Amino acid sequence: MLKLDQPFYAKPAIELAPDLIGKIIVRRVRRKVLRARIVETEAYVGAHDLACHASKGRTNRTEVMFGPAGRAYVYLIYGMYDMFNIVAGEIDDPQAVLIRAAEPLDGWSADLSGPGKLARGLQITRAQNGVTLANDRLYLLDDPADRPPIVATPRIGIDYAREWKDELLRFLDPTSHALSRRIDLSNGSKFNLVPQLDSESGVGQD
DNA sequence: GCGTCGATGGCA
DNA sequence: GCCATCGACGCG
Repeated sequence: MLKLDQPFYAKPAIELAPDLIGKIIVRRVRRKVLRARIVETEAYVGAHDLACHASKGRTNRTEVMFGPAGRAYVYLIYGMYDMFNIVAGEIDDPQAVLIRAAEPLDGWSADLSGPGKLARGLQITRAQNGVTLANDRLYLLDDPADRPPIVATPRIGIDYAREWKDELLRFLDPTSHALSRRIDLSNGSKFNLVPQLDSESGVGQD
């Protein structure tokens, strides 16, 4: 198991989001270690992306997205849910990946099948906004044996984003039972399978 | 199983 | 006034 290092995150969100499927979140809180396998993500690809918070400009809330990749961007939505994102891309190019769902590991039982539930279950709050994912309290691992199929769909809950609402920027492991929504098999809805690369760039040594 | 609705607070 | 959500409720 390799700890993901900073260069792994320093790529466009549209590449980082699928690369994060199957990766393991490690969260140490008090005496416990919580681990969970990411099964669903969304890419927010920059200031021109009308669904991206940074499309409204550089503000206190969005400041972290303008910084270096590999930091947590955590914000409050609907007055009660924290959303856990990972900053992607280059400095001054505000991109991020929302972590939407995960499967708890090690027999730990929790419902992480949605971004609000995931942050709550992993005890990730705005207190973690801006932290680098290289500290021993919160980081990610790669399991090189875990390379699931990846499907792309439109993002959830951004119907206001005009032409951006139909972009295939949500990525998921279709075999998972912990998705925020069940896969739609009916009607003619096609699966948009993301091509698998032989080797991922930026998976670094521990 | 589905659609609808309210909670709740930060933000522009 | 809106919002990258969730869970409760009413249906029939």
